[in-house]
Amino acid sequence: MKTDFRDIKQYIRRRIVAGDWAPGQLVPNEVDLAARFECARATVNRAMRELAEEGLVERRRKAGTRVRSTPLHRPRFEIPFVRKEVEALGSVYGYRLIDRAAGPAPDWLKAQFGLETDIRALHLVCLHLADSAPYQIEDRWISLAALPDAEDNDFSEIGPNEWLISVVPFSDAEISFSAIAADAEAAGRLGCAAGDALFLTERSTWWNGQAITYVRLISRPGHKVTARY
Amino acid sequence: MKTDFRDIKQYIRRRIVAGDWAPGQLVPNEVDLAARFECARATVNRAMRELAEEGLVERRRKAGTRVRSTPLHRPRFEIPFVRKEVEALGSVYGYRLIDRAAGPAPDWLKAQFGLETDIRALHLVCLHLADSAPYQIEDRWISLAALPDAEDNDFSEIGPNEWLISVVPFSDAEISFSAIAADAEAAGRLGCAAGDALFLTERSTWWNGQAITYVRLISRPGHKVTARY
DNA sequence: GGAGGCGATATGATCAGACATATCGCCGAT
DNA sequence: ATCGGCGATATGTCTGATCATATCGCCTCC
Repeated sequence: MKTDFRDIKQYIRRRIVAGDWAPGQLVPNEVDLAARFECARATVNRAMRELAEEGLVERRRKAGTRVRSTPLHRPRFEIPFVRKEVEALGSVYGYRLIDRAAGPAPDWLKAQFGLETDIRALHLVCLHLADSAPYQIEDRWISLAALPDAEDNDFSEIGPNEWLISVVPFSDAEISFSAIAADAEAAGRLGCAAGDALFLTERSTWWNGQAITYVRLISRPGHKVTARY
Repeated sequence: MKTDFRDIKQYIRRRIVAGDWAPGQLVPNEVDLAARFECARATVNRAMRELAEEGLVERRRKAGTRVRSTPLHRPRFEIPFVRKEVEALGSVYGYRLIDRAAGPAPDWLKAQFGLETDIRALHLVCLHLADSAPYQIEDRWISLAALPDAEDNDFSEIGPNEWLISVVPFSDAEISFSAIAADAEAAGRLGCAAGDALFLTERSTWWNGQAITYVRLISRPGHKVTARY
């Protein structure tokens, strides 16, 4: 049995969570730990690097490695696309296009995209269903400057999110969560009362520095996103 | 100039986002890439491992490395504690204890903690202020079975979150976000109208498998959490 | 006593080689 | 034709050594 870098991680983690090594305190250096575990420094380095990545310790050249004084909490949320999400609930997924219109992008959208110039955009409103009941409203704007092909697609069968993933699978994005009150329109589409508290996910997406799409996802009442860490 | 594992990452990332290597397709193996970059396989390995960690590629022994067919989106949210959050807004942080009561844990809390046995718990309700205006309600339950010391603290000056961080800095947690309507009580405390949509953060925390605390953080209207990826 | 320079030191990264291990796909037996 | 076993192969990890680099803290000079 060789020493595994995981053993070292676990050892260090245990000493930290047990309080043997207090927050702010220096952790033994790599050479000492390597000697203690009778392994190569590279192995200790891997262990420490991952612990730093996880936010448990903080490393600085020459200064050494120390236990974070205030632990970092950076939960990672898995964001599946709607169809997967619905299917994971054991429900049958359904999709309906509500509205589709191409035209000049409104000013707020240009601002959202960080643009000065006038561009055309495709505006789509769709409804995602779980077992025929409304699950989520997708209110999306696609830049026709960046993706002219979008205009050829009528989006009556497949949702714009799945189409986009097939066209630009990898991109940069900014995502945010908030709570909004249902307006009359959203309430009608989701089958809830106006004023109900709804969970809103907003996402702006770029590809090679160019704005691609902005979407507002309004989930049915009671929606919750969860992460463990 | 030596080859940097970052160069290799960037090269692979570029080929993928440019579409040269399509989703589902096999990426050249480590030995070939090492030869191509005239570097050690360990360097390529580091690059590929990190790309896998980032969700861009998927690796399996013998099967090789392939571009993820559906890209993984796992945004990481930074969750600072309230005081830092308020100060980051440039506001003056304030704290007020509203209610404090110790007693047997209610059934729903035992269920939340995954417990069968009866335990005592400390229930705290506090208000966090930004420039003297309500910012967030903290409704917290602390297991007195796990943290008997909590009962000695009156929490009139410092919030339970900061106290907890000083006592159990490192722990496992489950966090979730949702939207709720303000009830009369919350509306009164936050100075908004009953029925307003509010952003709710819930967190359950464990230490060494033992339930420590459960908290509901109800933020003032308009609250938003954001991440980039 | 304050500023600035410099050496010691801990981490950052790479290398070439080795062995471990999961598993894909072929081939032979049924 | 189908199943099971087995070898080839790509990744997983460790080693021990070397060079690079940020930076802490002391020492000197004014």
